[in-house]
Amino acid sequence: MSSRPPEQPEKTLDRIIGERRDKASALRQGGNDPYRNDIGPAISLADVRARYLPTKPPEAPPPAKDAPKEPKDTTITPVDGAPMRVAGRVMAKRGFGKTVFAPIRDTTGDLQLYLNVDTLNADDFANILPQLDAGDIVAAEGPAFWTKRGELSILVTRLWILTKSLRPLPDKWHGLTDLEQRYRQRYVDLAVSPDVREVFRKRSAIVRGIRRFLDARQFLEVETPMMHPIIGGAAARPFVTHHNALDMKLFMRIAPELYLKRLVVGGFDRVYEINRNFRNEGLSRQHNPEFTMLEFYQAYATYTDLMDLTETMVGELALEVNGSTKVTWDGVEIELAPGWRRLSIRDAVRELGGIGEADQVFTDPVVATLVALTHGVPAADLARVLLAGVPSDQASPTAHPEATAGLKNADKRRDVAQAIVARYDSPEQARVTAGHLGYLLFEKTAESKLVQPTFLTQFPLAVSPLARKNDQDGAFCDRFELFVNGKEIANGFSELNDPDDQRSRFQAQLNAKAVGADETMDYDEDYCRALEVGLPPTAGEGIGIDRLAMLLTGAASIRDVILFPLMRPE
RNA sequence: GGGGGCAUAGCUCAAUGGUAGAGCAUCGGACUCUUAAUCCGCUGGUUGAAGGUUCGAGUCCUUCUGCCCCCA
Repeated sequence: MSSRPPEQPEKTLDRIIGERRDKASALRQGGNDPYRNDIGPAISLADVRARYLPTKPPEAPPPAKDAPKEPKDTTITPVDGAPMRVAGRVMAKRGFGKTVFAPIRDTTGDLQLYLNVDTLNADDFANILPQLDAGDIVAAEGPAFWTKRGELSILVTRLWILTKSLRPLPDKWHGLTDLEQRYRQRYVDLAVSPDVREVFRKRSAIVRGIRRFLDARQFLEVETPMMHPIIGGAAARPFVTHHNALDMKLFMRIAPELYLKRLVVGGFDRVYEINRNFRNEGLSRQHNPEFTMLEFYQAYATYTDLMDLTETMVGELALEVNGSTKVTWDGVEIELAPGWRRLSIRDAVRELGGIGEADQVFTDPVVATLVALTHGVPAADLARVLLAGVPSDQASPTAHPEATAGLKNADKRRDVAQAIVARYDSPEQARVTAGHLGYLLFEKTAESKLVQPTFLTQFPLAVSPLARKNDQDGAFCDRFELFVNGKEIANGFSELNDPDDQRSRFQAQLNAKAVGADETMDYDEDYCRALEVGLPPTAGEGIGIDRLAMLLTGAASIRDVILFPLMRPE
């Protein structure tokens, strides 16, 4: 039967595929297309279970291991004799000579097929069953019955192989454990691992729940460009592409923010978009270059309104998806019931970072530098931030390592820091630098300690080029970020709608870019024109859907909630 | 970008520098209530790739590729 010469040794996989191809040929010769599309299921496996669950007979005690074998009783009594047709992938094939058990799986669940010489159509028993392998997609017809072991099964009278599978499924007990294979061959991972299917069902439910939540509050879902002529809306490096017909450079969007706010200018008071962003950055457990972001904007609202909205929404989603506001994420128990802590970034640095000079580090770059060094922040990081404030014509190419070396010397630190700051062309620049340094200190000393959901508020202006200044202290913005288990989940703020202020913020971005900063925005003149038309007082927020899905499914890696995470080619 | 770890049969994993193995799957046989079925038997390998050390390399060294973790 085999068409392959035995003297040619084959790899196991090649041999298995060859054998399965032979079975497909045998099916064809018997007039059965191994890839037919004329038989469908009439009822899902979950529906079969639901229909017959009430008829489940009382549990029979399992026979003792050394008990004498029961006399053979081959009679089978269907529950009601009603035949039904089901379809799914064969997950295993257990043969007993004249009987075969074959559990199958469809999108709703698993159910066992019972294929017996006395009840299965004789042609099917002779011609189809021998060609059947685990992995094949089949349809089967027959009434339901309960086995002696209490397993609901289909007493199959007709069997069709709809799709002949040529490749073996992984070990049914262990499944796929190799992460690389799971990500590259997600189809196999999903086919054999119900818990992986469950994660992505939850992710889908999360997105659906968000839409329902926002729709119910009169938010309008919109779609804005994913290909941008300029960089804007976030601090990140973009992917660059090119439009041939227009001979135009385009950037894959890093955020939809500036387009969504144009829509609020246009009178859509509440808008949201759920779509992909692209950031040209490294990969990690928290980062995939393309990721899904929810952004929403609400006119006549403030950032505190959005904090309220966020904890309500996430709390509801947790209940909807998990039935509980408690979730264990990466081994840490998180309570998501609303009423989350709200903590200013200065208080976070003081309380969690243990930095007594918390107020000064956001205003005085020299103090911030000295504090940072005593808290273990690398001198190179500090030098980079400090030198970003030096006008480009004065920042020599060698300044960076020299500054780093100077900052490493405990006796010279203050002098070096003061010397650098003295070269700033304005007092304003000192504030900007201090803002960056304070934020750096937060990241290094406090961020990882925000375990239970916490809104971090009052961000330095320097790191918030699109947020509204705080009315009491113009060095800070009415902005928050949501942290859970040390990870940023959301970012929101009262929107800056003063066009002149916005123009100066864009100009500051250009200045930073001119001295080497690579994660900056372009000057968006049209956006300023829109602000001149008038953006109503508005608050906006972005929530990382992938991270939210991680939180609500307990996933440690973003790759576990992205169906096809980016991989190098095999 | 730097550091560490991993890569062996289709799957899950073994193998002091000394004959590459097991379980499952496949294939053949037995078996009419199994569910990680059981029992008997047989297959199946360029040990990620390329060099090197050695009488001898899955194992030691170098480079490369891919993946994972930590740091930036």
